[in-house]
Amino acid sequence: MGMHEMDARKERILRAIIDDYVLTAMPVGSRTISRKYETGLSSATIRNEMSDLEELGYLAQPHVSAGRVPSVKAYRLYVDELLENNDVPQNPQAREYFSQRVRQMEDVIGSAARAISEFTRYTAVVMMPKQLELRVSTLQLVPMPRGAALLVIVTDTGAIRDTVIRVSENLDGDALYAISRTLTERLAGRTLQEVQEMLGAYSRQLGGDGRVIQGIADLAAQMARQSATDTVAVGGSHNILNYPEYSDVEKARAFLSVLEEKEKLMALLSGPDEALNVRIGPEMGMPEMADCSVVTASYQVGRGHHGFVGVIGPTRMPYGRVLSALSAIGGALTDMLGE
Amino acid sequence: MGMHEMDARKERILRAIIDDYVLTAMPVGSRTISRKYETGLSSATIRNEMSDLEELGYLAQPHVSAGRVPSVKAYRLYVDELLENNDVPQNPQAREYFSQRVRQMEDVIGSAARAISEFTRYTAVVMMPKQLELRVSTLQLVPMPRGAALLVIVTDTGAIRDTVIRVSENLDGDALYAISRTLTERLAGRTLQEVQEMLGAYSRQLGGDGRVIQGIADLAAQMARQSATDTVAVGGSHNILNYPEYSDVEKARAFLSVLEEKEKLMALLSGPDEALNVRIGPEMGMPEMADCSVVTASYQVGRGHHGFVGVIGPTRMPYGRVLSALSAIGGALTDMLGE
DNA sequence: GTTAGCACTCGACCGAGTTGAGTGCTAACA
DNA sequence: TGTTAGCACTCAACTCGGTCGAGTGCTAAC
Repeated sequence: MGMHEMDARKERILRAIIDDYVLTAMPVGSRTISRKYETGLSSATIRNEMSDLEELGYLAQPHVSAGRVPSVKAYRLYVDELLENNDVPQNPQAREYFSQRVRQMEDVIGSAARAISEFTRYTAVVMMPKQLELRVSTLQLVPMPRGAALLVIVTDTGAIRDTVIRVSENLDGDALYAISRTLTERLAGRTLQEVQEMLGAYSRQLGGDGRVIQGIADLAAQMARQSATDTVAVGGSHNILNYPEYSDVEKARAFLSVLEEKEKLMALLSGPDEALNVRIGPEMGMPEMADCSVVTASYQVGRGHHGFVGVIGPTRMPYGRVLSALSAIGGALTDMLGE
Repeated sequence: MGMHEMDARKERILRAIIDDYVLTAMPVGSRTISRKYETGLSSATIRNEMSDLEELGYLAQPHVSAGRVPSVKAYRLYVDELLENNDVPQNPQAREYFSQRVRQMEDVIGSAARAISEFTRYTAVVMMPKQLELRVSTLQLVPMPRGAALLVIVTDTGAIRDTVIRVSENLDGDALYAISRTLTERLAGRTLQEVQEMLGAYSRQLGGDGRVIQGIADLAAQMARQSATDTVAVGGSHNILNYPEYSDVEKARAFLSVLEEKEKLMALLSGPDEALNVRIGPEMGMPEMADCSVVTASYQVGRGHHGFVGVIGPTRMPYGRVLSALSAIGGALTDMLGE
């Protein structure tokens, strides 16, 4: 048979090598394949095939007398097959696990990241796309003990933000509600930026209680700022220590410091709006991440905007399982946040 | 001079050794002390003194031809002096940094942990004591787009918890407020447990909209559960990787896994209600933490209950700075949460 | 086309030798 | 009596040569 193209047997062997490497993180030798995986072939035959596979660029040898290690091209083949055949299995477990742990909007990305990392045991990253023109839907003051009130702003997209502010002790629940109504009437439908601008005017109408106005202005400003920039959340960053490729502390630290740079993180996550996407090692063009892979799923958040949710781990990764988990979670997020 | 008791010079030398070791994490030799610190003494003299200090139990040698390393007893002396002389400096910076990043109650402990770890570059732990008998103060529904509402529960202690629930599309803001009023009227002053129990009765009165009741019950249950157990939050756990004593990945992982066991964490933090407290290595009686220190500050949360906020790092730690940061933050927490 | 056999390669491991930082001790000095 | 210079000694860290074994490539037989 031709030795310069893939046949079924080569593919079977390659898959076995990938599986074994994913499991053990050690270069895989021909003997291992011939024994542990029921190929019915001797190690010598495997050796020949492996040699071919190496020539084809699917395998690499760390050094001449070591076993073989899958190359980026090999992972790519493997993953593409998963994706093309729609082989990514459903994962109701992941979805269930996730749904129980997540709340609304911005909080969502934090808890999503945590949930995913706990579930997959990898590092998880979730991105929320920026939303310009977020409009206020409701503005409400909830009474709290001792002259405090909780100011809650809800936007038309369902984003919630709150903060505790001081108010006059003699404002009771009804008074606060009256203020809330007035505020909502005048401010609903405005963008956060507009709200900020308008507050000067109200300040006079409502009399001395400038603290409320100030609180709203601050909160609106904060929301506007946050929603106008893409935000990311990271979960389970130290899961990376579970993988022997990072038993070198220096590598681990390099990895962790990338996670702290929002911009790089964004770059890792964003990409074409495909439901699922896998970037393997050097494909990312980021030297510190050369032996990592990033698996992402996109989710829809109203008006055609989309965010990404992803997992970062060693190139050696059980892509099937990770893809299915992310696919489930992407779906859940779309349900929760989509229009 | 006596060689079996501390004199001023010995103390000066010991302090220099501790300082140097805190800085470099390397055993300190006599030459280093005589050169880097202006003692006006030759290395030989320092050597004699060090020998005495070793006999007194303040220093140890990892092996015979290495320099000296401060013992637990040395750190203890150092720290006790700091504490007794009230030498812990004010730290308005820490307080400022902190105040800007923290919100209310339960959220507080998470963001507090994060803020402290960012500020000190160590791992931070914050504990919130359990509060039985938390009473409802306000219960409010804030309208959200598309048949949703934000249910907010505020307790008498100022704890806030919210969740998004579904409601009939035809309930507007006023209707929701009316419901909120009724609910608050009937439930205010009750404990969370009572609220749970009473909800069956209300379910009938309010007609078909069982989802609201269910939402309240769920949230009250969750709050009750959370507030009835001590809770802890950890921040900056991976800061530990910045310190060479943990460049062994196994040690690092052991450390990190302790952080994930709430019970052990509690044990580390809790202790006598002193404003400031330092436990050094073996003093904690936890082998995995043998070469860590824990510095804690307590804070008051209404009715004489107190919580703890702390930092975990290598025994080699700039105790002065850490103590002052924690002292400031403990004060801030007391201000925020105290009666 | 498959397999057994064999020579070869090279990292991992082990032990011996070397280096250098740092000590303890002793004897001289102020 | 306290301080210092000098010197012998110790021991971790490093280097170097040798051995071991996993794994390969090639060849020849099936």
